[in-house]
Amino acid sequence: MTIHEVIRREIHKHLEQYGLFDGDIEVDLEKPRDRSHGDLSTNIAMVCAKRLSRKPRELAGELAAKLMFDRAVVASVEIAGPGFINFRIAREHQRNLLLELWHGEGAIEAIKTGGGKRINVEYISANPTGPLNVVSARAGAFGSTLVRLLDAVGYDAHGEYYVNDAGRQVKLLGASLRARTMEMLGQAAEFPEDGYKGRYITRMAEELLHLDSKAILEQANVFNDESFHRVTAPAGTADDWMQLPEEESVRRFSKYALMKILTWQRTTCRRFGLRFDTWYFESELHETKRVERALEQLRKNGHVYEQDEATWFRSTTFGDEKDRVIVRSDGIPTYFLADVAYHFHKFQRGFEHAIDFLGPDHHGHIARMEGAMKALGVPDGWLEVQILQQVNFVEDGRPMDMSKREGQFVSMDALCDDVGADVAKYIFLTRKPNSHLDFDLDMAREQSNENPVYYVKYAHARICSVLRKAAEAGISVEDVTEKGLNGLQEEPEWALVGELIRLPETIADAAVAREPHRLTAYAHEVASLYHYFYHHCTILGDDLIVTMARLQLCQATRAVLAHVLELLGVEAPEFMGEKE
RNA sequence: GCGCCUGUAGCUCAGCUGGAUAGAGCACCGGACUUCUAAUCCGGCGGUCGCAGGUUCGAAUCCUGCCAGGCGCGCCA
Repeated sequence: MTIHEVIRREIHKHLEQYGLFDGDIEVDLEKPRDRSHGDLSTNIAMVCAKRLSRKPRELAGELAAKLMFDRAVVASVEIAGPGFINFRIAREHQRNLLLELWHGEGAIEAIKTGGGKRINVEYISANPTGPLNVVSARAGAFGSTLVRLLDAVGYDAHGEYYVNDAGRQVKLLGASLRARTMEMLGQAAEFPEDGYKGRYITRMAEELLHLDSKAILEQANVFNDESFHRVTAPAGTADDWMQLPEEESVRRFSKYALMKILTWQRTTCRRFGLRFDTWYFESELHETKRVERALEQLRKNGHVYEQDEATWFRSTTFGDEKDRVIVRSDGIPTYFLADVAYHFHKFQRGFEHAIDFLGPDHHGHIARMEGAMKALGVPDGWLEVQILQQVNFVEDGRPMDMSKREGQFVSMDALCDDVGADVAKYIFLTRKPNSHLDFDLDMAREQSNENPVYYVKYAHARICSVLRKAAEAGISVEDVTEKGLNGLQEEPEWALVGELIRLPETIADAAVAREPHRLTAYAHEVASLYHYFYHHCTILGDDLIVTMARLQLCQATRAVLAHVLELLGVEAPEFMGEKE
């Protein structure tokens, strides 16, 4: 039984004397903002005051006097302010919680309520038509952290990348590359309208002209894992491809460009610390006839009709504002239908829940997709859509155009070059998903050395340094023990302990709310309390008992920081060089 | 016009699901290294929480209406 439950139960017991029963009224316990108000606080007296026609503070005093606790768990009960009842957790109990945490028992186990349920988290879905941009960076930071959070609370989370390689854009990409290549050879080439004008295409063409057929084939060798079995190199050389009839020629160039860009995208993801369990290719949906089968299923369930030579999904049945075309009048299925097939396949693959991360420009898709899932018999609530607001990049005081087609966008790689992956991730992860973020690149560059992430990293490195120093002096502290923690006496020490034991609930809250930014806030708080402790308490002192106690506290703090940083996908360094 | 999101310190953002004196980082000012790493610590400056009503013991937080900004409302993806 957690301390929250102990306190709640005791309060409920006494509330019954006032005719208020469990289920009738809820006892909220929260951590007071001001530490001097104790460790936990409830407003129950104020909530009940009116119903009982009593003065809140008087009722609080009366109730508080009746509460009986094991002094080894709840050390004190006080009333304060307009009628709060504040509780102080006994140090002995805090110590026990920290020991449990250290051993990976207790609350950190109790939050694993997922029951091994398989959850699919699709957090990047991109056209393979250019380098990944910073929109994917934010999604990547969020998604990868959410996957780790879900695992931490007992789910079997699965990170997925959806490659939109089937549409017209890939053809357009190939045509763009072909045109650039021909231009380079001085041949007349018409650059496609709406083609991709980015410089990366020109550079790709340049490189391509220097490759013989063997070198081209070898480029595909980087894709040796199962997810990428579909990505292969086209046979021949650029010269060969240009001799072919246009359609086939474009196809070769597309195949090549796709391979190159996926190589970049995957490299970028790795650099950013993103690991995907699956890269799912849209083209596979078409080849395996899943798109057709999804259509048949929808039709069978009576949600499809023909009009104006097109095929429509009656999404209005499910609350969408209008019906949607799923097969165009030219016979080509829409992107939406493929997406329906994709999500249906996710369901068929055995995921009990699916989370999609979408940009705000796609929020209109939610209703129709949810409708389609319902139409296919997928349970309500199976699909969860998280909207991640747009990031506006600002440089020289003005917002940057993010159009990929025009080739002017901030790439994820450029972001890593500028500020580093850890800094970028941390900045994204201090914001909640709904925030419309203005990312000032100039400031980020300047601050990259003066950033909150270093505050946390430094705390970790500092602990490692102290532990090294202790080892040099012949004091080695590997474990955290009951006896050791009993040597803690000072207020800064216990403030730190009090924060460390909040790790499990912080993880659970962040996972449930899908709000990874709670982790960065927590990490900052722990780091802050450690720095405070460090300055007020000499760790390596003359009193061996105190020294041992403080070293153990260091060990525990280091473990907590490392744990949180790992969840955030940020490196926890053992050394930190001098700044500048 | 309709829908989604947002509006908190000079800037970028938190505010733990309605609590006590609204916080952090950056910027600015002033202190602390002969010491376990000063990428730190201590102090200061700075806010009609967009505006106006409402709900109640209590509102940055919930409701309504305005104002401002972002995004969306294709047989594009």
